[in-house]
Amino acid sequence: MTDKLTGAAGREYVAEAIRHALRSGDLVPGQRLVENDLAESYGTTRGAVREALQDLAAEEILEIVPRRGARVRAVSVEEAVQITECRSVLEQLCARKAAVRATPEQRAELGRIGADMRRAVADGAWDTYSGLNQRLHELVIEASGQEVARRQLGRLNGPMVRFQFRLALRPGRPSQSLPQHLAIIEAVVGGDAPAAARAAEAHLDDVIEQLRSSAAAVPAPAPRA
Amino acid sequence: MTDKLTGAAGREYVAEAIRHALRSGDLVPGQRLVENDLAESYGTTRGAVREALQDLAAEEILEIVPRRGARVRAVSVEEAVQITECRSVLEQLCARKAAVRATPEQRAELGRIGADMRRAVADGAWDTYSGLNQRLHELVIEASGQEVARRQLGRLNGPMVRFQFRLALRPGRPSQSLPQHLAIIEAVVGGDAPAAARAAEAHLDDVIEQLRSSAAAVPAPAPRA
DNA sequence: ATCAACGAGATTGTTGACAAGATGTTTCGA
DNA sequence: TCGAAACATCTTGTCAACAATCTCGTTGAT
Repeated sequence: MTDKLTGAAGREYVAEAIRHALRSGDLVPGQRLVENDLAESYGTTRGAVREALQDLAAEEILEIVPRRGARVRAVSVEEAVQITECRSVLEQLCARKAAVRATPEQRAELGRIGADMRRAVADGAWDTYSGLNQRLHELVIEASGQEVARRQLGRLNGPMVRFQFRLALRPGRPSQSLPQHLAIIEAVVGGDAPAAARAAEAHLDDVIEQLRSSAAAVPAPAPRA
Repeated sequence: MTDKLTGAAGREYVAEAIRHALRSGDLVPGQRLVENDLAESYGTTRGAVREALQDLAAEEILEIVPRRGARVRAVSVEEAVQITECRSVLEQLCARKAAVRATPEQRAELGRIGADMRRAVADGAWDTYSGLNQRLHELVIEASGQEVARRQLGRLNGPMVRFQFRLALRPGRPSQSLPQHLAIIEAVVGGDAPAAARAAEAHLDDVIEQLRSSAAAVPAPAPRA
């Protein structure tokens, strides 16, 4: 690990490191990212850092102002709602297609995920539930065969890390979202496309409501001028 | 014009030049883009070209393979259909919101666009119609206030230039799409959100059908290994 | 005490040269 | 005549130094 990660290797390494720092709260919105500092602390060159920052800006995780450097983008609650609205329609599309196109193996795995989710909620295993949640969404997207929507959804998730963090902490959230997830699973497994779309919509409408009600609780950090 | 466009200035200039070359058919899918050649022909430095290529790759217009350079991405009919499916759900979202949120001025302009479209089709003014078409879609998105969807749709359009070109040339296309556009306008102006979504869906379903039926007519250019 | 101009230090932007790798061609052997 | 290895050329990747610009603390005047 003492080797210096150079060039293209460092590029993805730095990008991932910053994403992780953001997820774990080590970086907060508005914070400046100085190329030299990052290069030194991650053991790469400034060139690699620069390209990583460009990538993250393309994902809308950072914001780069010419001659002033990169900062962590502050996502307002309103924007988080808009992002979730877009996610909603794209996931409805995927759910509809998945209900028709999923392979028997995928339907079987969906069933297993549902059973595991019930158990995780009953046991209070929040981490497990969170992982299953992510796996469920991924599997529905994969089963839909909609590569384009998959990429779009991936992009959409980038700036949301902060809010996912916030929502997951709300007490009672898992038991509220569990039936919604089970409804999605049931519709997809049963091959009922319209029901799958409706279930996905209902779930994401609920997420939007949660986002809105969290607005008062935790105001968005002020983006420093 | 004899000045050398350097750095950040050249970056956007080169990117736009390549986009234009793609629209006008000067660049075809699979074609290699050599950094030095581009730098020389556009009068910039290789660095600027390099960053422009990165941008275009992020827009999925180009494909960059390490150590092998950039080539124009070949978009299959299947992928064009998937792109249009995503556009469909996102534009439905925008249409629904626009029906509710559009300002009186925006509704008035939509009305004017509709009238102009009728006239353009009646006069056989295809270029005018094409411009109005684009303006209509933009205005609906703008009126929706959905900035996130706007960005997503912008990204989605990048790789589609080739197909837009192909579809617009089909005889009888304008008179087929005109009523669909008018239906969208009527629903948005009238504030009928569900009807606006249905009209947008119907329009894009038709585009998808056109794409599919164009598959046989013009096979995708083979991406050279 | 407040404000504006100044300047030192910090930070990003740009360039040109060099290194590493890929491509295509020529030559040699079967 | 065909195929494979060696070579020359072309192309991209990387780096380090330099230049341009911005930030922020200091100074001085009102």
